[in-house]
Amino acid sequence: MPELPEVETTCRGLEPLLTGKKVLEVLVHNGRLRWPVSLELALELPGSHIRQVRRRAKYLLLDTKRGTVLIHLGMSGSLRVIAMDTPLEKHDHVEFILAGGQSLRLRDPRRFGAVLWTREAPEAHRLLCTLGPEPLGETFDGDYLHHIGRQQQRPIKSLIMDGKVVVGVGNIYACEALFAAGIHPLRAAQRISLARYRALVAAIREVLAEAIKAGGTTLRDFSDSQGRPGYFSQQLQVYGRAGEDCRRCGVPLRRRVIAQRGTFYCPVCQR
DNA sequence: CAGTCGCCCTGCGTGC
DNA sequence: TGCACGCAGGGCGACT
Repeated sequence: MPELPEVETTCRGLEPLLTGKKVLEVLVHNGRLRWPVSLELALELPGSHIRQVRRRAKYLLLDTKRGTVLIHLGMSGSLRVIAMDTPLEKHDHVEFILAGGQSLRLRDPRRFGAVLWTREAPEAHRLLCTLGPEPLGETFDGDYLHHIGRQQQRPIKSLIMDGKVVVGVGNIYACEALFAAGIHPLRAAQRISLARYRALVAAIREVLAEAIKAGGTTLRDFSDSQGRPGYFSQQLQVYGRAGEDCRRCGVPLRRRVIAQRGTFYCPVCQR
């Protein structure tokens, strides 16, 4: 489910609801997420105030005086703030009880998500310290990506989905950005010119920014911190449209698997 | 070393 | 209506 725009949408929604709030208690209803939810979280977080809510890659960070909560939504996770007496639903695995009677709940049917607790600077955490630049940040540009890709034989789609190269470009937006840039997803990274890398980076930024504006993409089950869906799915040009006509040239779009992910593209517009 | 692949889960859409 | 099957937005870590 959530790619960067969905996490950003969630982050922006949570920020005013959580900043400055005191956490009274952490209730772990099912701690078997991607990594087990640690006992230390429930022991050390309560009593602290949330100083800041931010995002790094697809991780949400809740900073407190004693440490930081790292939350990853995996494929099916969502977070919302609701009255603490609202009945729990089936996949509400972790909740943070807040002073004032509200609760932050993580729902994650597939349990690919994670809730981690770290006392060190979160940027130094082993899961964050190897991550590449933010796609909407200033250091991510065509020259950077061209430099990284110049000796790599792997398909360009694999390159832009590699979190060590650039974070937050998931399957949907990788497909969409490659279409917008007119680059075939299987093209070897080393066989793309600097000019085309510049176009690709512009496309990645554009697609992500537009998706954030639309509140993310709801394919099945994404909802933001208030439970609202995103509307970017209406703007998708290729993702999920195999067999349908390309909106640019009219030829049927194709689907094939690249690095184990369904990949959608136009065989004419993308070279 | 770069790059591929399996796998952690549940739910939903499709086709018989 | 029921069931089996394939597929799903992520990404670590084992493996070649």
